[in-house]
Amino acid sequence: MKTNHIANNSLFRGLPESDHEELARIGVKQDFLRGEIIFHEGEDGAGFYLVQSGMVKIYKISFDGKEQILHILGPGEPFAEVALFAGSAYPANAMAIEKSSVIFFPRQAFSDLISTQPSLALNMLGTLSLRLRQFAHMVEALSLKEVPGRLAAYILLENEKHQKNNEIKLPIAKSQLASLLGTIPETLSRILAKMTKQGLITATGSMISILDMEGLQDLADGETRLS
Amino acid sequence: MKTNHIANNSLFRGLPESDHEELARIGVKQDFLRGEIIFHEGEDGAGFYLVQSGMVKIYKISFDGKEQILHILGPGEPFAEVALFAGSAYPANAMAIEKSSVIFFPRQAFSDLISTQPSLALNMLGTLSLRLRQFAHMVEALSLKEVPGRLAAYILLENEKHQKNNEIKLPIAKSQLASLLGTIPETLSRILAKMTKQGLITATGSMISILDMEGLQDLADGETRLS
DNA sequence: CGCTGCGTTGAGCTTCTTCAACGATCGTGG
DNA sequence: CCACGATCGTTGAAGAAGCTCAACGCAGCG
Repeated sequence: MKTNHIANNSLFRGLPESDHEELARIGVKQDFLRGEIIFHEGEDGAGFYLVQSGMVKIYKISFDGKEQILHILGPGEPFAEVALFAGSAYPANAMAIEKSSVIFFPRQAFSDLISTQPSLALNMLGTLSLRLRQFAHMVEALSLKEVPGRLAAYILLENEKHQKNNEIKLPIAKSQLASLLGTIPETLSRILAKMTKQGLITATGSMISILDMEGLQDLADGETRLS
Repeated sequence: MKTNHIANNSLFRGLPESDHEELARIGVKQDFLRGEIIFHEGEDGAGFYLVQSGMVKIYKISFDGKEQILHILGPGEPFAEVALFAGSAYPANAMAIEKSSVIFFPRQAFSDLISTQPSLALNMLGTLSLRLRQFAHMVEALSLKEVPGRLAAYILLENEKHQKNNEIKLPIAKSQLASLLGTIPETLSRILAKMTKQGLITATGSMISILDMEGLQDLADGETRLS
């Protein structure tokens, strides 16, 4: 049921039931297969989206074809909200990285609702602020830390999120992770190998076990090199 | 007059006069000398700011002391709005890079106002979205482009902003610019020298003249190397 | 006049990317 | 059910880009 997905979302929390129904009414479910494009950078932003199931990546492509992932979004997370408020064009590309369902909210209908519902506007301010904070963190990471540091930070973050006795399963392919960390698969592979050799982690397939939490922490803080 | 600065701001545009007065009432003017800290990362965010005059930088510092500038803000631009909505701690440092006056809006008073004024909330959504878009651009630039490309993009952007027959005056010190571009002064200096030698620009002090617009454009797009 | 901050230049080195080849895995069609 | 191809991941060698460290010139200012 679409209404459920809408009610259980931080964006829409605290809104009256009538608004949830209204939202469910204006939202359109769309399905995408792995690899399908949801929208391209520069396209006219006709509205914004909410991930219902699956996984979506937001990314940019440079002239020479290298990709940088800006976000990876899972169920319950909204994307392309920016197109609603700042200009009309989508600022990046969106692709389903696995079979996914998303709910599309057309611009006009939604923005009508928002301008009469302060609490909805406040919720959106909250999510946008959070997004902004993540970006600030990302800029910092990209410019200040070397790749091993970024990877260490990622591993620790992922570990915090799921808390399963210091063992994490990468939610995305390694090549995708490389792009998220602002590097390329080869480099990522080498660094994983190095970390393993130094006894920081063990990596088999998409499972990573943390052996030396402190060592990783030092890397993430830039106190240590992975010589 | 404080009210003027408030009225002429995109954040507050379209609000009734009474709100402008209300804002002027809750806003507190603060003055800072060049180099003075406005707030530190991690400090409890008691409110947000608006630059009245001067110039403010938002930046992060890594463990080993390297700084990355996230924003440079001039008159009329707000900062630290994020602290209002997402958590209470400031996510970065703020410093006046020249003698500056800012208006400080305490958290509670402002957020009371916002929750009853949809148009104010909408304006804030607009500026936050814009900020997000800039960040997306920055992440792209940092990860995809090499330093010459970033510098070229910066020069062209600055030129667009002021449009003075292809001649720009750097608004910030070169060491600051280096940090903004995610590099260090030495590298910036070398690249400026290279660009000059290749006939793309001439640089004397803080003045830069553009000689080969196309060449710069190609660099910014990553189509060219500065061998 | 000397100090301090900023910018520049050089040399050496680390890190990352590029290019190429190869191995593993998985889904599909024969 | 096997074989094939595609995608993904790994590894090696070579090169480029940027960083560190160090020295120096220059300007502004007390």
